[in-house]
Amino acid sequence: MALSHAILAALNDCPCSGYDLAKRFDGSVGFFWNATHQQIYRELTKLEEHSQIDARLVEQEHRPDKKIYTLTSKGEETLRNWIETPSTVSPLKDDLLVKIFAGMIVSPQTIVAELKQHRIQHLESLHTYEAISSHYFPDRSQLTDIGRYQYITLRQGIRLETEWLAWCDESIDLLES
Amino acid sequence: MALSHAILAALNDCPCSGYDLAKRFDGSVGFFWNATHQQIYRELTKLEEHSQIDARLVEQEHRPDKKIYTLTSKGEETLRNWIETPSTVSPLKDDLLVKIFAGMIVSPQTIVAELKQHRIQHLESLHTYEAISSHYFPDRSQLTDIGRYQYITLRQGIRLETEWLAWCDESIDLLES
DNA sequence: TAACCCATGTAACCTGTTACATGATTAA
DNA sequence: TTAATCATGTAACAGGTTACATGGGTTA
Repeated sequence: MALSHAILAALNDCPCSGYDLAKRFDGSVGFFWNATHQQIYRELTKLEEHSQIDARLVEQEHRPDKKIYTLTSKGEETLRNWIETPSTVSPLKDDLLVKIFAGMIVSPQTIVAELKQHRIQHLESLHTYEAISSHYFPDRSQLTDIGRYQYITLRQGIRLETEWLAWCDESIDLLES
Repeated sequence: MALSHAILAALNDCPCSGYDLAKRFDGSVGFFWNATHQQIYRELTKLEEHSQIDARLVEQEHRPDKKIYTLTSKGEETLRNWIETPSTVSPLKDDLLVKIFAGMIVSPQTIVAELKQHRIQHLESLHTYEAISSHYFPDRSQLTDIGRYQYITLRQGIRLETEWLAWCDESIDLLES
């Protein structure tokens, strides 16, 4: 039930529509969880059936009506229970590492080219996270009680991207030498 | 088709049985991909049907017979094609980051306790990878052409675990202050 | 004698992906 | 006028999880 928890967490942070959720899962929240709009709509229907969330229809001019979802107290309780249940470290699933594990069956240039492409992607993500960080958390010593939590997740975004970048560089060097 | 590629990559490294694969996906190869034995057996059946792998029945004394799977040339070709097709960075999916994102609805001690547990898990993984590294790659300057690839993936295992550890420490400090 | 390891499998279910579908509004 | 954005959905399929099942061998 992990997608449902991620949706509850996102709606707890800020009530929104399925469409908005899909965008958020493609941006900031998407750093640690992702889902397509189809998954999201299916899950929202289920969560509403189980009274974990409430929908409020918002009529709009010049664009389609939308349903804004909010956590019910039952939904918040579910989220709290899940957070309080200890979990093990989430497993990694990474295509690039699988490719490199079998990298000897292609040319070294193929792997180096792929590493260079990934390097660019990580650099872009890093810039995004750093921009968010300096915009929302310009002063680390002034964090609010609530802000601390988002700051911690953002920090790991920055840390991991920095880490992947350094590893790309190190690996490119090793394969080019 | 990502599980099938991970299986082809593992069998390319070393032919083995479904049971062995399950253990490997729970150990070294499991650092970058994981799968249950049920998934693996299902996928092996499919891969054999599509002539990507060959099975050789090995009779054993005092224990059940086993089927050792090896890549066919078609399977190697599939693996090579997949590696040569550029891919985007694999998305992260992490329960702990979702929990912390909504961390303000539980007590700070709950989150700190969870971080401390995860810290222990990352430390254990780090020790495992470092032991593998000093056993198989004691001298970085003496890497073989083939060894380089496994070394690169192992390096990222060590790097990422070190990173998660540092983040756990930083986050615990921030929440306890 | 109980629990665990070796080795393989079936069945049911849940989660995730891809393609298709609608229809108005807005920006290039 | 073409493409993109807003907003929601169905259908089919692939991938992943959990429970159940078998049966001999080994270790505590």
